[in-house]
Amino acid sequence: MARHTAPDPTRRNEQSRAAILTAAAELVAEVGFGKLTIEKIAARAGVGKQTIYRWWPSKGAVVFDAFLAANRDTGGGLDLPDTGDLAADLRAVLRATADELADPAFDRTGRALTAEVLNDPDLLREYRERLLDPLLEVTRARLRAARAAGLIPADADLDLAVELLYGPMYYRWLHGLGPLDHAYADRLVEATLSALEP
Amino acid sequence: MARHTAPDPTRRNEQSRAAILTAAAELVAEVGFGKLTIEKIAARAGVGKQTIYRWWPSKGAVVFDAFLAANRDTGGGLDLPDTGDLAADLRAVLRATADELADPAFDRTGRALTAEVLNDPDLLREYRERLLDPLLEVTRARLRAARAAGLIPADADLDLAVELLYGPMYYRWLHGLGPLDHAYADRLVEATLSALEP
DNA sequence: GCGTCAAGACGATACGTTCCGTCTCGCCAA
DNA sequence: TTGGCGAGACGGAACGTATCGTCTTGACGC
Repeated sequence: MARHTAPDPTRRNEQSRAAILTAAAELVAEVGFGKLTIEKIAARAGVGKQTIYRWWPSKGAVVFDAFLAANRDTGGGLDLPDTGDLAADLRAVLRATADELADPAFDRTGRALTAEVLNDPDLLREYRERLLDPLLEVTRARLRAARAAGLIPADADLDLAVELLYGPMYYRWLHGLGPLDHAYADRLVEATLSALEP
Repeated sequence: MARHTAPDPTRRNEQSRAAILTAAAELVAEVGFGKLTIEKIAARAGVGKQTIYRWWPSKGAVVFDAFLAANRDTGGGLDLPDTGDLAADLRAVLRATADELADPAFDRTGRALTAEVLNDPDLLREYRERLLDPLLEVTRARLRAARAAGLIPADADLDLAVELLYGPMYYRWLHGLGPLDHAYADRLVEATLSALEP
């Protein structure tokens, strides 16, 4: 029988929570998501299985939270400065994204997370709300400012623009189509800005 | 103990093979990849488990083969005509891709397959060799012809061009960022061709 | 031709193992 | 005193392997 009452968050053990997320992050990088088990996470974290089941609904949710926690530590990269030079600002964020995707440590966890998110609508929604939409929105906001300043056409499609920036890089990353370096990031920015002109 | 000798393909039962692939395709659409089991496939196909384990190394490989078999039936869409009108030809293939991705029946299987491919390097290699690379190459070839005809600049980066065409659509599909209709396909073609100009 | 026979794929299923998700213990802190 | 905690027992599901007996196939001897 499932529990009748929700657990009390104020009594939650922070050490256990952190240990679980750390163990999950380590294990997903070591054995991959498919061979990752709740029991292994509990064992490495020195934690009872029930403590995991009490706070997370699925293995995917644990790994997702671990990913979020790790990304929060690195700042999340959700600041897109406005120096006035639109191309330079976009290059900065695209280069940072490329660096992240090219990092082998990120690669395995990122792929595992992506695979889960694709097949779990709840997880996808949470992924969009907490990671993807904020990233796209700050990018869109930067483009909107440039549009207001007359640097790009007034009728530019900003939704399409952000997809032109991130879509190809994501595509290249997932399929291993080519190197993810700064030159590639720069070319994407150049191509996108060129596409926005009529 | 694992088998020491490879099975003899000439003695393979074609009915069993087809029944397994059909059952796998049906089940992945019904219950999703995560809840799909080899035992369920064997039961529905009216086949012994060992017959599956004899010919496929993993659940992912079975689903992948099922996907390939189904796609071969529909022709695979690997013909990109050259009518002389580059934009029209690209719109045709992008629209067809959008229709496919927007099809709910394709969506679930496609996501399941993508998730598997992302985390299995062997599967990714086979996916690229048998599906992705041929698609990208016919597109690249069409662009190459246009470049030779002087319709696009001589220094156009064709690898980047195909990523600009397919990457954003794939990105939008996986993350559910917006509708995958013909208008979107047309805008992608327009943006890509515009980006190729200096 | 034709009977014989070994090889091997097949459906079926038993087996030990792993992991699932639930539960029930004391233990301990709020 | 309440409720989260570590630990682990529990029944169930699916794993992947190992054999069954059956059936088809191809090689060989006559």
